[in-house]
Amino acid sequence: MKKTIKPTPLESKILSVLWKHPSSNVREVNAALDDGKERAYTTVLTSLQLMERKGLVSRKREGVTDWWRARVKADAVARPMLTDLVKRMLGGKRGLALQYLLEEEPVSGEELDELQSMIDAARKRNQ
Amino acid sequence: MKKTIKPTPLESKILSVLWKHPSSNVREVNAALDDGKERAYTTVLTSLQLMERKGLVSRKREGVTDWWRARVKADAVARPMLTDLVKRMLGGKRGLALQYLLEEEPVSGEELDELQSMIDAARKRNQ
DNA sequence: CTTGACCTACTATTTTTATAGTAGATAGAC
DNA sequence: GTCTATCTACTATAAAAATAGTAGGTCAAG
Repeated sequence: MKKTIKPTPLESKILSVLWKHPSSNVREVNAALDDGKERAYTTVLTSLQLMERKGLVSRKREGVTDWWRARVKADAVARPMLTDLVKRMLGGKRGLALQYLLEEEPVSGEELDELQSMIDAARKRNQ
Repeated sequence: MKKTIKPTPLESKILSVLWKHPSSNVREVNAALDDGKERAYTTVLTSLQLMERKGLVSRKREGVTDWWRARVKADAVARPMLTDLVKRMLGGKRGLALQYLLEEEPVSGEELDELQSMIDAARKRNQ
């Protein structure tokens, strides 16, 4: 039974950065954290070091600098968080979740087609 | 500018309970917390009291017992959490989110129809 | 060489979150 | 009335998360 990865809020943000910019150094990670919050260099460094112990990230030395990368996939982290959120906060109503997501921001035609095909696939599964 | 509600993990769970069972007493809330975790009665009580200060819940005395209810709507809390999660952890890919949700558990026919209508609505909006 | 910029390790502190004990009030059972 | 269940208030503590300082290393510029 592999246990679910449960990053803290800051860790989630750091992971997001590393998913978007694989292999970053501390400075870059700190810069890419886009919540309007100033953090000391060492704050981010320390957090990364803790995350390393938890197996969330790894690093590779190059000269004097560590280059960090995520060791967990976005899927593995996001999926349980997402389903948990929908189950718990929305009583499992996936339709509601989709509604929120669609209302948030306009959807392109292709994106709609993609969503459509998800549904068609599920429908096929049902038969 | 109304600031976003950001409950802690335990607070989220308590809110979920209160959304499902509006007006509960402490004992009921504690019992309904379904993560396999034992908590002292007073733990939940204290958390509720803190949540009250934050405006997340309110209570109404009846005899010697307080009956608690959520003061924030599920929408208001879940929506930003959801969109933030998808934006941050999935790079905004709503299709991916839907995929995860659909794979999690079989979808009933009605639910599929509901999802379908969401998409149709979005499509209509696009024109 | 020496200085300064930049980097990590280690440690400490603060803040937030979660936990629960204790005291005291109330109401129903008997 | 007295006992016992049950409830809240208040307080304390523990655990987790976030923050950042300090020391010391490396390297390139001058």
